[in-house]
Amino acid sequence: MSVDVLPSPTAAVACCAPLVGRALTAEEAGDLARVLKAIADPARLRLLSLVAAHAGGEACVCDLTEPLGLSQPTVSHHLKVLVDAGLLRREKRGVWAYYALVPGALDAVAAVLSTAAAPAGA
Amino acid sequence: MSVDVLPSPTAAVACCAPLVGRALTAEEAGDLARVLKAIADPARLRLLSLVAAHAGGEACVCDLTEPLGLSQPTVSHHLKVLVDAGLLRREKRGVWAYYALVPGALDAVAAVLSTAAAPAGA
DNA sequence: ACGAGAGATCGACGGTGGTCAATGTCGTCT
DNA sequence: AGACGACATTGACCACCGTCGATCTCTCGT
Repeated sequence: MSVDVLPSPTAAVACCAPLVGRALTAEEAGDLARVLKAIADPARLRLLSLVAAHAGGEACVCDLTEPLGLSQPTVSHHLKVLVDAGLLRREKRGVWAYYALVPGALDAVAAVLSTAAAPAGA
Repeated sequence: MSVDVLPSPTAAVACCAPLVGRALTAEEAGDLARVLKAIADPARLRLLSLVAAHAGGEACVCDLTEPLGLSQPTVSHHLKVLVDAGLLRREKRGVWAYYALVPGALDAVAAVLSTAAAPAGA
């Protein structure tokens, strides 16, 4: 019922919580789980992959509906989830809405899951 | 010995599917999503963290129930999910069941999500 | 101004998942 | 042998999620 506004993207939290090495607090686990739930879906994984593989690193909804085999509202819904999770960026140009990966967002999640120390490249 | 490393189905798939760089097939996305769903839960994330942080790298159910604040059946359920996903290993010694991280399992997932080329992988 | 098309939102429906209480199973101790 | 304790399993309940059709909003072209 309430408008779920997330002032700070969840990806920001994910960047500083090593899964192994120390016990996660309930809050840390909740934040990380929120991002993981966003990508723990076949359709959304394929969306991320399709967007990344598309020419220019961005794609509009019309480019994504057909290869996924899902309806346009469903695709829009999944894209919204990914945007809310801080993994995709939405840019509207004219009639079309272009989606692109947020640089470093996926790597941040990967760094949390990695048991080895993440390289200082972040 | 007890090194009967059964071919963890999901983890094996996860090690060879770069999310970015090319479009995922529906099957690849499904397999990857299955592993991600296993860890996309606050309780299970904390379980992984608790097990990893525990002395000896392993912990029994009795060690995990209290810090999580969940009932024993619920903890057992979550542990089973993690074992089925190939992320945890279960070893029963006497009355107690000890759980430990499967080496490299989390790193494999991290490697798939990472946009950069994974070291020593693929 | 009007129509057409892209995309977001809404409402509804079925499936899935997390949780617990109760119970079952197995090993241990007396 | 019997009792007890650790853990797994079952069944049920409730919330959430993925999906679609229908509809709305907005922009562009005519």
